[in-house]
Amino acid sequence: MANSSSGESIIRRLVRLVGSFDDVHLTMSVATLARRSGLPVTTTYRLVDELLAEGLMERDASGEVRIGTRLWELVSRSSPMLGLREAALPFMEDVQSVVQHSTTLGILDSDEVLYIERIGSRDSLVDITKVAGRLPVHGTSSGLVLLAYSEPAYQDLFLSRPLARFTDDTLTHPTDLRRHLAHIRQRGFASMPGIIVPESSGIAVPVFGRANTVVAALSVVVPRNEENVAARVPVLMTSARGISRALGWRGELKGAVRQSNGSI
Amino acid sequence: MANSSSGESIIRRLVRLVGSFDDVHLTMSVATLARRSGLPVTTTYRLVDELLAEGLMERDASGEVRIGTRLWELVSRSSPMLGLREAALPFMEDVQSVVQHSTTLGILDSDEVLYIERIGSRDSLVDITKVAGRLPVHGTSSGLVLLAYSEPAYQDLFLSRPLARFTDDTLTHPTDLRRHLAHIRQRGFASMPGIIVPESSGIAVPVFGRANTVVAALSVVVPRNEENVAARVPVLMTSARGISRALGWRGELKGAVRQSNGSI
DNA sequence: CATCTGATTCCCGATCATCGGTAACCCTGT
DNA sequence: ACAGGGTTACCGATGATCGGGAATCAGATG
Repeated sequence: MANSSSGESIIRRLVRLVGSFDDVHLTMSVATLARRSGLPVTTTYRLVDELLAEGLMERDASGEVRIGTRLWELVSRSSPMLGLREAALPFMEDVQSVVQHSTTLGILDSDEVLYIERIGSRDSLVDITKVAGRLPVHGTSSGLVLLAYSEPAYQDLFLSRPLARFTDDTLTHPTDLRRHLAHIRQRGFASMPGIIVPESSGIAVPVFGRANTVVAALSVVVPRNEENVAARVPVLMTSARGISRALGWRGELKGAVRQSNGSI
Repeated sequence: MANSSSGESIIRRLVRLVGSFDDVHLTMSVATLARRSGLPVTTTYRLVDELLAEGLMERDASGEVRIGTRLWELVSRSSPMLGLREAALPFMEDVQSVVQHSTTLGILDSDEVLYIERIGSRDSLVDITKVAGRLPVHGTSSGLVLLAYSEPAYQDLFLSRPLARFTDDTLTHPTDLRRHLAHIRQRGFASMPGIIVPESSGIAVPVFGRANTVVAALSVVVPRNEENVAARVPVLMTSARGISRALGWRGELKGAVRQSNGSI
C-alpha cells in the first residue's frame, strides 16, 4: 500500500479527486474537495498544488479549483471515444434533424450504458441522458440493444444478477428479458416505452465496428405519447449503417455478430 | 523531488504517459509507451498496472494499452468544456447547415487556440482543425478574434514575442497585427484568408460569457476561392449571440469587454 | 470592533511506497 | 534452434509522501 495510512495509492487518490467533480460541482474550494474526496486536508492541498502546476487543474477567479483545460485536452486528444464520436456526429445530426427530440450514442461499460454523445433540443423535457452520463442497461433501449448483441457469456452473467425495477414496464425477470433480447436481435432494433421513466420512450439500433462487433447503440428518445416507431426505425437504421461504415465495417458476415472486446 | 532518480513527481510522469498517446497513436504496447514517454521500462509497467486497475487505461484484444473509458468519463463529466460545448453545439449545427464546410469552436489556452468542438463534412479537404487540437493564435481567424478581445496586457505580451510566418499572408509584424486587431474589434469579426495554409480561409466571431468576457471564438473554414464573407458573417454573428445568451450573457455593456480569466 | 468559522499555508519527523536495475520468462517469426 | 522484442518477477535502498498540528488569513456575524 501507499505511504498513506489509509492505504491507497496516489493514482487512486487522484481518481477520488477528479471524481469529486461532476456536472453540478464544476468548481469547489480545496477544502470542499478534501471533504468530498474523503482525503486528509493537508494531503489534498499538496496534491492539488501539484495538479495545478501541471495544468491538470485550474483556479478560477474566486480561488476555487476545477478540472484543467490541459487535462481535458490530454484525454480528449487520445481517447478512442473521439474516433467513434467523430464518425457518428454527422449521422446523428441527420437523425436529429428528422426526429427533433434527442439523439444519443451510447456504449456498454461496466454493466451500464455510458453516453458518448448526445444532441438534442436545449429544452429536453423528457430526456435524462447526459454526455459522459450513465444509465442502467435494462432501463434503456440503448442498453438492451448493446446487451442483445453482446457475448452470450456476458448476457448470462448480467441476467444472473437481480435487476432493479424503475417503472411498471421495466423488464426485470431474466426469462422475459432473454425473450426480449431475442426479439431485438430478430428485428434489429429495440423500442422500449417507459422502462426507466414512464413519460419517455426510446428506440435504439446497433452500430457495428470493423470486426463486425457491436460497438455502440444509436438511439432517439421521444415523449411516449408521440411514439411513432415505424416511422423512426428506418432513419435510425440507415444512419447506424452509415456510422458503421465510417468505422470500417464491411457489411454483415452472417452469424459472426458478437460482442466488442474493445477495439473499434 | 520524487523518489525517482530522474527527479520527477508521479503526476508529471502520468502526464508523460497519457501525453504519449495522440490521435494517430491511440494504442501501443507498454514497451513502446515506455519508449515514447521516456520513462524507465519497469516504472512504466508498474504505473500502467495501477492505471489498468483503476480503469484509467485499458488493454485491447491484442494486449496493447490505450486511454480508458473511465478516464474519458471522469474528465468529460466534470470538465468546464462540457458546458461550453453543449451550449454551442445546437447553434453550430445551424451554422453548419448553412455554410456546409466546417464549423469550429475554439478557446485561448497557453498562447494557442485550442479547438473544443468541430463539426464538418467527413471529407474536410481544407480544414486542419481537430477536436482537442491546437493551432497558433496568429495563424487562425479564431485566434485573432480571441486575441483582439483579450486583455491589453496579454496582447502586449503576445506581440512582444517573435511570430512565425506560415504563408505570404501571415501577419507577423506587431504593428500590422495590432492594427488588424483594432479592425477586428471594430467590425466584430475576423476574416483571414490563407494565413496558415494558402488554400483555406477562416471567418470567426467572438462568443461572450456571463461576465461579458470573450470565452470562445466561433468560426467557419471554407476554401479560399469560395470565400463569401459578407454572406457568412451575419450567420456567425447571430449564432454566436445565441451561444453567448445560452452561457448567461446578458447583452453588451459598453466598454466592459475584457479577457476571460477563467470562469464561464 | 470583536468574534467566529472556515479556508489556506507552513512546518516537520517517520514511514513505507516508489524506484529501477537485473534476470527470467514468454512469445512470434526465421 | 535461435533471435528479438515484449512482459513478468524479484528486491534492496532511498527519499518523496503522508498527515497531524498550529499559525495565518478572509469573510461573515453579532
